[in-house]
Amino acid sequence: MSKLTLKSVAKTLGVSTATISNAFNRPDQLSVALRQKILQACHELGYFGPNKAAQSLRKGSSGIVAVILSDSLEYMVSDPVASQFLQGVSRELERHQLHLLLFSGQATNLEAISDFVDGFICYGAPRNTGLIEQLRHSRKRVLTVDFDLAGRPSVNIDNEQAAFDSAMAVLRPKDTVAVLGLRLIDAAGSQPVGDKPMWDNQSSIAHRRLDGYQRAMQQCGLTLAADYLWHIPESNQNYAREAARAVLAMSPRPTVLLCMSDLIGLSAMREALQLGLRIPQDIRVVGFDGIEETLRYHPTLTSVWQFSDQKGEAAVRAFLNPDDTTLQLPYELRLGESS
Amino acid sequence: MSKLTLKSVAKTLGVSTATISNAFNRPDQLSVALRQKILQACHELGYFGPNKAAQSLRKGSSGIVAVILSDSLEYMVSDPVASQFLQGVSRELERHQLHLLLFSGQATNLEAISDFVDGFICYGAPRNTGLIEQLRHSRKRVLTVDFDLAGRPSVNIDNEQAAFDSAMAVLRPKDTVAVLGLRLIDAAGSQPVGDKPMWDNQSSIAHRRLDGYQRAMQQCGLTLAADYLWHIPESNQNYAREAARAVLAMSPRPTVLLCMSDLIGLSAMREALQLGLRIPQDIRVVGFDGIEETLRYHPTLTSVWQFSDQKGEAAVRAFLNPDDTTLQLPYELRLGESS
DNA sequence: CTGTTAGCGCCTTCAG
DNA sequence: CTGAAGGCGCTAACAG
Repeated sequence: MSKLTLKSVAKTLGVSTATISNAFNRPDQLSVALRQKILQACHELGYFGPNKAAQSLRKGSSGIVAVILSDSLEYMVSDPVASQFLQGVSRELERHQLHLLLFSGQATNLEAISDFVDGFICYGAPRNTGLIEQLRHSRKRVLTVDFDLAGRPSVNIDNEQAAFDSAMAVLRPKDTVAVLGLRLIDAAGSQPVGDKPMWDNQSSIAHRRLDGYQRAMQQCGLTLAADYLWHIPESNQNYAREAARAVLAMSPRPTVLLCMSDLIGLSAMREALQLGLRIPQDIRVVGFDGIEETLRYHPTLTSVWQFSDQKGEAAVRAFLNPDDTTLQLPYELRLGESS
Repeated sequence: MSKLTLKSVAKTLGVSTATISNAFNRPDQLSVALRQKILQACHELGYFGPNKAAQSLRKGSSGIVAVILSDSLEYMVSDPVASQFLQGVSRELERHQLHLLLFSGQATNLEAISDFVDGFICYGAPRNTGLIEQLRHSRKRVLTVDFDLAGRPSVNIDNEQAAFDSAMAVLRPKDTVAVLGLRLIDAAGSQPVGDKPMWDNQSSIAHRRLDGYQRAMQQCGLTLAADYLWHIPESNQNYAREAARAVLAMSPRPTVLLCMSDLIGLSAMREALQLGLRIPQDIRVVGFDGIEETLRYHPTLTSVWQFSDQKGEAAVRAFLNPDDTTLQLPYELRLGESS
């Protein structure tokens, strides 16, 4: 059983190489009958179509789009928001007959795959900042989601305004406010931000959201006391619970919790209920993202819905769209029983 | 800024294409000084090295190895055993200057990437059986782990013997035994296996382990009552807890739980303790895999340690090793406080 | 150490 | 529908 290339197959079938190529790539260039016959014969031979590497070299595109996650696969994929986004991406790519290549934001070797893909969709700023440099210089198409890269198209929501809206929905005069923030500083555990240096003011969605919260509080004549701004390193239950517990034990106890993800919001509500607090009478909670689980929980969580699956689809369309417009997606404030 | 190919770069630097190529690929072929100068110049030009797709076409290998997970990325990556395995794989690949491409066992389009990789390491039988067919016919190197594919090299442990050993370590005369098994049938929730058709007797590690348990019980003059064999669809806490609870509520209550993963074993112990049972006085528990968490838990869990990270490294070495030997890795029975 | 050359497997064009 | 030719970007072998 020798090499099985387009040329060798053409010879054994006794047709021209162009015909084999056309049978796979341009059905209109030959009769249906001949095409069927060829495809059938190839299948029996075990020839599954033109070599993709050669095809990619010749055509200049491979039909593979890399999605770069901001964090490790572990983390991203266990987060319902990220995983919804990925579903949207993969659905829309499929629609265009494109393939998805998942790439960890911790990886270092973008160059290793760069030549095999048609471009990159980056979901959140990669944890490994070296990647950002590589993306900046890449000659391939790059689309960013939830952060910006100079000169590259992006897809986002207005995090500042959304956070503002959500805060305005819960804040009352005289409230004591606590913010349970996501990745505000570069620290491993849940902890008050205090005066530690902020992570990356510019492009971080966490800071845009914080800005929105601050603006809302200002408008309500409130201020955020120093120790009431908490950093949570990852959107998972353990970290969130830890922070929620600590914040609920503070004196005076907050009457409002502004949470930068629904996972955090849910954990906070659980802790509050466990302490015997009533929601929303004793304490109000607002989340961010919009995940299904908040609808099944009681009380339901007031939150900003950003429809991550549609965001994934939009990202692919923007990626494919040749004009480099940055896309601002709509969000929706949905009131639940928690406010 | 034009195309930036090896040829164009060679021309602008005024050297031969071979020299550029050698500068990147075969340092011994030119002086250190010249090489440095060239690399430096390339960096300034923004040329990051030869195009990988062309290189792959020419050399016939890309330096990328695909790891095919048996299941979705979500599941695999949240399982400590799988993630240890992946760590081992990625460490060993790095050592050989190779790159890792993660591929979901649910995907359908192996052909899409097949031409870009040097081969496949399959960790567990892919959930999507269509992939198995494709792997069978692939002209690339294929190595299987924890299952077998006719004519392909594989890496495994002796699951039957290991299960036997672990069972023999806990069984006593007159025991009432329950088995908390992993993916024994094709069903979504935790449930007794009953007379439902078994999943895939041949290659499934779950069934090899069950065989080992059965042999041990036979040797101890015990039998496994019909409803005491449980199916758990995924090795996660929720499913495991559900099964453990049900089994512990049966009458007579089991005095031994044979668990097909440590995650299941831990959940089972938690449930037992919560019911006020004493371990090992009232009930003995044995796990499988060997994960760190069992050492931090009290009581520590008797289990089969299979050193998944080393298994990952071994898999890569076997993949790279040209002779198609199937490798049987050692395991270690470690007694804990649970038996 | 350099330059040249012949492909790796494919797609496209163009004349038949 | 065929057949031939050119080239995608690169590497390996060989002669200088």
